[in-house]
Amino acid sequence: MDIENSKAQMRKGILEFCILSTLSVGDAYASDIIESMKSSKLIVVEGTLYPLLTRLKNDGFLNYRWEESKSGPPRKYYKITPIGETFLKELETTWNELVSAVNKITKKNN
Amino acid sequence: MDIENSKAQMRKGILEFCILSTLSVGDAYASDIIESMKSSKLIVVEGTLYPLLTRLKNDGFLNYRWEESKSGPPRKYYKITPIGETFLKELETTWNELVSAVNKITKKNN
DNA sequence: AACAGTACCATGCAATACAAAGTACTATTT
DNA sequence: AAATAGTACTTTGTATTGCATGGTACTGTT
Repeated sequence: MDIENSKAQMRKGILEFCILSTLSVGDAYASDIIESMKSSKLIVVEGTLYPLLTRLKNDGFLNYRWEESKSGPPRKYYKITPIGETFLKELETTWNELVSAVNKITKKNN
Repeated sequence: MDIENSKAQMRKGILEFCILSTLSVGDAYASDIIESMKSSKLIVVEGTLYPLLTRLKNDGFLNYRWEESKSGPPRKYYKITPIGETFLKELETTWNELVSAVNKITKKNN
């Protein structure tokens, strides 16, 4: 049980929340999302992101369209669906409750 | 992918943080910890807590002593070790960074 | 002595993030 | 046009975690 592993474990379950949030601002393809997260100090790699996008799509939270690129193969641009927006709101609530609970527990020393 | 599962996944990795935090305030045995968490709206069950305590003890972050009880079998009172305190500080940093990153990503709509 | 209550422990499962390797398409270089 | 580099997407296997479930052991009461 080292700190690196703990970091990884703490991230569990928040990525779908972050992905939906990012897409609720505007459509994007995988590399856009990775860049967006990286700029907020949340590193995600392809092997993590692609399966997640597929799962979110299969659950109806996202859909996608192919779009040509000037500098490489075509890209899958993902778009959040109305059902995805609803789910996102629930995730927000869950996240806020969790942060609130953790703060309550860990700030008792003050 | 339902909301209940997402809730469960978001909790992953924060329990050890909460346990160490709770014990840094004062020694406690399992039921104390469960009560403490429950009062902060973070439900933990025995099947989760006991293995976690054992793992934290095996890693040197906790130790315990047996203590008699007036109303039942003896209890294992856990105490955080100096190494545990150090690890707790690292977990605090990790948690704060994570919350900060998620906020940055999910509050872009404002 | 039998029972209920409390406390601790062990086993098996589902879900996730990630590493690693692979496939496919495009543009550039030779 | 063939080979190469770069971009984008996909698949497979692994370690870790939270939890449900069932079980063990000890105490006090009836």
